[in-house]
Amino acid sequence: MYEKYVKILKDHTLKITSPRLEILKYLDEHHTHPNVEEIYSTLKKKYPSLSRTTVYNSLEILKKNRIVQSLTISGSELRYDIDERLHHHFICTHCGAILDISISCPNMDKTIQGGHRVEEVQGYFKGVCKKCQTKEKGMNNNG
Amino acid sequence: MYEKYVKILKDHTLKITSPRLEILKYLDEHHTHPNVEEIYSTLKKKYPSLSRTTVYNSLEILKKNRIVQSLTISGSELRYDIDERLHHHFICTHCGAILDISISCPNMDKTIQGGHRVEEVQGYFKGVCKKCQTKEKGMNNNG
DNA sequence: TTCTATTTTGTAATAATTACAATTTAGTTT
DNA sequence: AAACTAAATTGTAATTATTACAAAATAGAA
Repeated sequence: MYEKYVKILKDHTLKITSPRLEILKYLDEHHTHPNVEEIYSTLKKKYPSLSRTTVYNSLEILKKNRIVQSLTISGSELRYDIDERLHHHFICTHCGAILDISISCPNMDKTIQGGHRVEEVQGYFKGVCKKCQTKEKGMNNNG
Repeated sequence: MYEKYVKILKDHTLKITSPRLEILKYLDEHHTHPNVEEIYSTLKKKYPSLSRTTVYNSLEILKKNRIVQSLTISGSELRYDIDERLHHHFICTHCGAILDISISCPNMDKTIQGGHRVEEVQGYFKGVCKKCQTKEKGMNNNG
């Protein structure tokens, strides 16, 4: 059940610990780009000794090893994602949902720009998602 | 001296106030993508009655009017910029500097993606800037 | 089984931002 | 020019996300 995550940690010569396995599993099963609080409060139920600081620490070490990535898209908190093939993100300013945007962009290949060494590329799109637009329409029709 | 900023505010039917004029002038003269604290502490010297909350409020209203834009690139604080023609940003993980990146990208035109209404596009590049790379080399040579 | 560096844990601190109520003021009306 | 009012400014007090730190626990090596 956790073999997949054990392997990921082993491949990066990281120690196999419960918090790390649980966090990896959570991110792998929930591609909603959760924040620390969501990860913490969900896992805390199954694993009561879990500490919030451990979630912060674990995510940090997973990030350093490029296993997960953090998104600064919301502006108030970091959101986390299993680091898959390069893709961009859309955040809905109405409901807060963060959605994957799979478009190609010539700049996504981390090309060096003006002598700067680019190690990470993030494309953020902000607006109103399809669902929330539908809700808006409904509200107008009723009013 | 402030005519330019008075005009900007008038064009958006915003009240002409000292904090707004000072903040606009500061952003226009410092394209370093400052955070609230930098804007506040600098302006506080010339304008001692200025409140930090006012800086937050003013930036918020300037942002709503699309006069300035906020960047979530740093992950710990918002950085502000006079909203010029669309461009991207690079942040140096060594020195923290945020630099403009003027590259074209087919996705920058706020095209609707999968039915979502896109109102804002931000391209963030993270890595080590040219200057810091030079410093790194110097340090290795000396060590 | 022992050992040790690493990790986890909990609490306390820090930093950015927001809430809110009182005071002031820009711009309008008289 | 004086009065008026909605909006803006101000200061303080919360709130929220994150980091610092030290003690206890533990993974993996010896």
